[in-house]
Amino acid sequence: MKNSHLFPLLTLAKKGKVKGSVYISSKDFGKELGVSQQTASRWLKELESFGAIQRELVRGGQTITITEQGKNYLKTLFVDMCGLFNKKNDELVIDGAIVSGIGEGKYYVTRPFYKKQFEDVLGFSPYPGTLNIKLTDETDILLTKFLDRYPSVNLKSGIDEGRSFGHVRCYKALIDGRVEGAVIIPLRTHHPPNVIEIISPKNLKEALKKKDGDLVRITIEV
Amino acid sequence: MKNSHLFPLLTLAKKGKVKGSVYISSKDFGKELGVSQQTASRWLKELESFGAIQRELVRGGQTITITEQGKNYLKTLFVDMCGLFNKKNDELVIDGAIVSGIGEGKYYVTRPFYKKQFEDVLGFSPYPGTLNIKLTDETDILLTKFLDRYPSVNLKSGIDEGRSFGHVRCYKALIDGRVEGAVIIPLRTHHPPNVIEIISPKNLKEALKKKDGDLVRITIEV
DNA sequence: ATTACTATTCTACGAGTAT
DNA sequence: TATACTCGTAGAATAGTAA
Repeated sequence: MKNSHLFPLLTLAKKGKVKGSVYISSKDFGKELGVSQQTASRWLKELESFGAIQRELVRGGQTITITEQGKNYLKTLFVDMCGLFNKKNDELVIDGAIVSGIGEGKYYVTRPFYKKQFEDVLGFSPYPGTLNIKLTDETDILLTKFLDRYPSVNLKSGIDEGRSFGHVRCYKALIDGRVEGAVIIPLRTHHPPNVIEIISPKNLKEALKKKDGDLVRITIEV
Repeated sequence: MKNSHLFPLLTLAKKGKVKGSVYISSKDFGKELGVSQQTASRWLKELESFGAIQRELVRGGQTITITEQGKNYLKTLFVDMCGLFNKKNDELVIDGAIVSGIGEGKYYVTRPFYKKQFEDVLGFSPYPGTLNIKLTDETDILLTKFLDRYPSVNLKSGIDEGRSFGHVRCYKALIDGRVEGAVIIPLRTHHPPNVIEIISPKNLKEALKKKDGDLVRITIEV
């Protein structure tokens, strides 16, 4: 994906409202972008080869759909620009469903190397276990990217127990509006981008009286 | 301003957080963007000649500030992208201060050509006078650009009383959360972009018990 | 050290045209 | 009609270097 492809992709996105496909000929598309039919055709082919769009040649033109990858490219740019223009929000609300982890969180939270730091930076001793939240809404996945923009409290990296521990970013949060906790983001995350990890001084499932699949709301002060 | 200048400008904006200046050498800037020192230097010179940035050569590099024009370029793009990604908001809140108009609004609102249409599309007969609101916050000025994205009710253009009347877009609004009204945007506006015009069935200054300089909040359902 | 000029290389555009 | 190929050329990127 080259920089020169941004405007063609953006134009397609506007025409198709991100979702949905656009029917257009390379001639008309070129006219819209102020380039020749040949260049428009080449750009579309290139966008396709980069995986940003899917094309189908039909009589009179082509039907173009922006792929997930293409959307992500635009989203990344959008998040960047949001960071530039958004005034500081008071809070960030993220909704998601509880999913079961593989116990990895428990291992890390109970390592003395991290445990001590959690107590220092968050002011509480975390319950030995983490709550994994799968974000439901596309927008919420976007919001987690926003987090990068905001100041976090951080756990230092280092070596202990004969192994290395990486950086961890923490954002104090309120779970379901009532239970204290924090979103923790390991620098080398082992989660897919739509899952975030929560710790709390309490056993969150118990405190919230919730089980896997139930929805929770995470409120982060930023 | 060419498309190829977007990324350099965006990079500068990110480094300087839109406001504030950036100190960097063309060599480092080129490295950051993946181009040669010479190209980075040329781009900076070009951005300067387009009026998007101001530069000052200092020992060890240059101090770069994004101009108002440069910011506007990025804003336009941002607003475009907001239109793509924002889920439909429930309401748009705009804050501003009352400023005195020159009576022009009163003239237009009382023209039979518009008056009848106002009654048709808004469901009320406007008080003979408009309230001019000067937006205080940069973000609010941005919001008014958002309005273009949302469906409006419109007054048709036409000829009456021997003169021509232009298109007018209207957005029903609630003033200070309690008084019914509408934001009106003439297609050929006579206002600077940070001033919007409000009409209402009531005399707004009286109904709100406010005078010039007082703050009002406009809530538009979108 | 820088910035930025000049010369050269090379990429990208568009005219002509095949499919 | 479309899309998209070839290819001559314009303009952009870089190397070398001056200031």
